[in-house]
Amino acid sequence: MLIIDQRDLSARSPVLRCGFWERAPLLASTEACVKLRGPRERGRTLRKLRLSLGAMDSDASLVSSRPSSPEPDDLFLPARSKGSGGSGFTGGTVSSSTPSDCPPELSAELRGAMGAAGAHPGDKLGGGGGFKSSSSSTSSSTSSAAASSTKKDKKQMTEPELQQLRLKINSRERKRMHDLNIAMDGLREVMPYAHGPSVRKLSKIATLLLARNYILMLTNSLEEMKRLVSEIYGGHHAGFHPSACGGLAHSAPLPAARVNAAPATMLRPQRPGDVQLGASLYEL
DNA sequence: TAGGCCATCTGGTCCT
DNA sequence: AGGACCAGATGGCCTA
Repeated sequence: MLIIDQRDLSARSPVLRCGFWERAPLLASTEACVKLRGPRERGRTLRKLRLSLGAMDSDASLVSSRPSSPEPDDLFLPARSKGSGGSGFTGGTVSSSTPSDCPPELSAELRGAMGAAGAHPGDKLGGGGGFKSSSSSTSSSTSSAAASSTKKDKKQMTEPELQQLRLKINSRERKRMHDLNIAMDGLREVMPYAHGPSVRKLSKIATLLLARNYILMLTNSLEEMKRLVSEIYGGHHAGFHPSACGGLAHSAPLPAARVNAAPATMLRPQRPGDVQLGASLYEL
């Protein structure tokens, strides 16, 4: 159940070998980690395994990459909150990844057209699942009535129109992801770890987990500060208001050295629901 | 070379 | 209806 291995993170970035990561318990719920790590990596791992075993043919009896296949790892997948959302999980009607069961002629045509013209200046040509022989494409043929009605409308569109629509949607999605990455970079900037050209930047998952950690630590720090203040003033200082310290969490980030000097009491898991990511990681 | 991380495409679903 | 959001799929790049 070990998802994030601090040793792995530390190995990737020398900066992470000391300081905050070493001391702070990386708190995260197991569910969140399963979700964040997700089936993608597992699926990729399995695919790579199959590739290495030369088992990419139709023999999926041993290890199947089909989302609907009862892979042992899938047992850890949280149930999707949205009905039959997503792709490939609806009734096991997903196809294999062989080109033969690829999809609707529409997609094939789009492939040809976009492959020839180049989808977008910024596109990674050939990359991505762009022109995949996807399970989702197949599953779309069994989609809901609402979706089918939309498809009816789309079927009435001409090829260039569909192509334009696809490009537009793709562009929007790219922009959305870029914005997300910008926000992620902004989060990295305020994280208490060394920044620099020679330092590998935190991965997204590491950034999120570190951010959570950091917030918890600051919260605890604030609580402790309030407790100390109340002890010092013996409760006479009614004028003291938590908001006086509240700005702390929103002010400039603590320097790494300062964070690293935080009392150990602030670095332990603080909530019952918190799960340390593997005892092997954070045995302090 | 395996595994981790990422960008991108894509279809489905939800929301305004 | 259109856009936002989500998650699966896929291939590229990088590192140990």
